[in-house]
Amino acid sequence: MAANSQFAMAVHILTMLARSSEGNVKSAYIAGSVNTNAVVIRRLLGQLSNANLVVSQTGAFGGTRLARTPEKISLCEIYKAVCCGEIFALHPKSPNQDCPVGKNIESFLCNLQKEIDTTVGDKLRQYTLNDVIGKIEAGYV
Amino acid sequence: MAANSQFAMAVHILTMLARSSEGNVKSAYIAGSVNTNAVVIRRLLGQLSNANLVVSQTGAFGGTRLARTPEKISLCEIYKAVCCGEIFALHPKSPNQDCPVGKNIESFLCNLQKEIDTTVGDKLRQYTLNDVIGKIEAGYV
DNA sequence: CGTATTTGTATCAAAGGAAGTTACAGAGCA
DNA sequence: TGCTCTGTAACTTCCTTTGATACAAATACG
Repeated sequence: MAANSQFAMAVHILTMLARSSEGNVKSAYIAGSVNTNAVVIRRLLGQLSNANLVVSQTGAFGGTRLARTPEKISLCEIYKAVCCGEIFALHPKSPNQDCPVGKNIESFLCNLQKEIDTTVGDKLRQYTLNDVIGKIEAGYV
Repeated sequence: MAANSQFAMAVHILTMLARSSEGNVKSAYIAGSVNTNAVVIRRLLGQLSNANLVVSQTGAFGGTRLARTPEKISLCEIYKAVCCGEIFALHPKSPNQDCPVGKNIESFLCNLQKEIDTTVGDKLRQYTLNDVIGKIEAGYV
């Protein structure tokens, strides 16, 4: 299926918010940097808001800001906030239950999937939004 | 995301081959267990063959068998053999290069992607096809 | 109070990729 | 020669993600 770039965009969005010292940032402004539609940004901001990573305000002079300082936001939290895909998908159609392999392989793969997800989470927990900003500002190559 | 089930099907296929002591296994037989079309299986077998994990024979009484014993095939090798998706996709459209964040975020994310891929590879290297068979035969739950 | 601005969300269209299917050439055995 | 099986091309179908339009609700300000 189509790969999704929600995590990539979410990191981008939060980096924009983190770098804006002054109050609320508008979705249209972020969309200009991400190079997409403002609605796409607002959809992601909705997920980030549910995860308590950002706070939004409607109305004139509204917009969004970080709910915490950047050093308190890990990439793992961002990863979990947007429903990112798994590293691999399970069988598209349920395998043949009359075959010993078909009967048991799904639960094996499902557990493996979870194990990998934990590993990835641990890795992402090593980085905070602050680290991202540092690299961006250093002209990361 | 990375939402294709090629890795899942590849593990299934190789497990079937590993459990079949006697010679060549036909793609149609594997397809019956995976519950898909034989061509889908043959496509994957092609990738596994390129990675030197299996050997195929055309012609009557042809089929496929493992190129090595199951304890010498790690899940990492399988993962690399099938072009599995990344854990997250980069921006669908290139971000705004006039914005310092837009200009640098892609290379940051790309490096992060590689780092995660390495982490996942390390994790998968811990398991061999033999471990999978063991769990399947134990009636894994 | 009325106007302008911005978010939140619903809905639809467009694009892209994976899986399923059909078809057939080529290989190999009896 | 005839049968069986792989390898591969081509096409369809389905599903997900992204992009786009529209509008109600919220809020600041004169």
